[in-house]
Amino acid sequence: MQKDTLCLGLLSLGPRSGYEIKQMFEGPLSDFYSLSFGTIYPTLNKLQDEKYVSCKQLSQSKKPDKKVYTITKKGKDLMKDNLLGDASAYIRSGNFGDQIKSEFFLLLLFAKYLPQETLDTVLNERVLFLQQKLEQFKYDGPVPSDLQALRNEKSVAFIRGLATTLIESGLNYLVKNRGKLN
Amino acid sequence: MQKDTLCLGLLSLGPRSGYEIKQMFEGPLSDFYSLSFGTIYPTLNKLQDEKYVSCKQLSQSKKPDKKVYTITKKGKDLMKDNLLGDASAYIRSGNFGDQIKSEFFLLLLFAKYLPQETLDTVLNERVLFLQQKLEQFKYDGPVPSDLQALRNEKSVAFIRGLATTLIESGLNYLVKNRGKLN
DNA sequence: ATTATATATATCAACCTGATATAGATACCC
DNA sequence: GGGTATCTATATCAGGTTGATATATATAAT
Repeated sequence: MQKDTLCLGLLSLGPRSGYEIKQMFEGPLSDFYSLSFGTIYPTLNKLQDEKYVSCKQLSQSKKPDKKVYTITKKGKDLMKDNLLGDASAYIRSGNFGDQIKSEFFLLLLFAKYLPQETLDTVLNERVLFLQQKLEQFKYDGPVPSDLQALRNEKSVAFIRGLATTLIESGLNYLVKNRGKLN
Repeated sequence: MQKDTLCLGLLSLGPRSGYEIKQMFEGPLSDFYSLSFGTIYPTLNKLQDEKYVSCKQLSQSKKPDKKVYTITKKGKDLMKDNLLGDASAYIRSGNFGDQIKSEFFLLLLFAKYLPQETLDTVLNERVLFLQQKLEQFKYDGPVPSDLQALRNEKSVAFIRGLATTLIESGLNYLVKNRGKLN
């Protein structure tokens, strides 16, 4: 997905600074996508130059100033056009669409070169890690209001449910079949 | 995963040319990882310079010459060292480890900006696509001998099983819950 | 003969990341 | 007070990767 479309999409959920967009990628979006500052800031500048977003400099007490970007009508139109135009390409992408780029899968592919003990440790830690991820996705208690706003999106609820299902079945498979790697 | 470790890993499964390594990423590995020629060829040259692989120029009838690379003892040692050293880092990677980088998930996140009709089409095509993927992973009939050699690896069988499980549960979720996106 | 396709190697502009720099502000500890 | 650490916030850049393109040989089809 083009980075400008993605930034516009996130800004369509509410006005944000570049730093706050990065925080979304570190937090609620961390399992699905990420962008670095080196992409976010230049993209926002370009979007502002071309009037797809507007920008307000905000001085905050107790924190440095920040630049808050708001998507414009022109920006929303571009975003919708781009999503519509590229939708068919995204069907074959990600999580058993195009590609996972999973380094864990690669490690398993070469499992026979690891000492038995190391492989056991790796699999134990993977199970623990996935159990934590699962709890994290299932957690439905109180969260900061900005995160709650995200959760109220139908699409986010759908994706969380899908993620939960995938982690659960992957975890079950791992626990039941890990013996086959020996 | 470092690209040299990955290339060494693939060469540990048998001698290959750069073109044939690329074919693995286009074929059996396409769901898990990929590398471009712009990475593969320079990596192989570097590995050869440092004696981690040896190289034989092969003239073929009916095809252009090719350079077949074979992993050396020194190369196998490096590969094992690297795998062992980085194993713990890979535990949190990929497929609900670190990140999926799924553009399909991003598209769903912005589903509300798509016309209803487009969203329906997208979901229909995604279902078809996943069904094809599933058949492809389940297919157990005759395949070319080099692919069969891969399939005989325990690790490959394990990963194929995991992939099948994940696609199946993701597909079921999509079919049962797609109505929640409207 | 011309077009298309497959094998095979190689290079490069454009893009992206991870690291680093800079800076304001709070907090803790000795 | 001074030192250290941490968080917020923006910005830049070397180095690595991709997708496209170039080059070449050979087969097959129209």
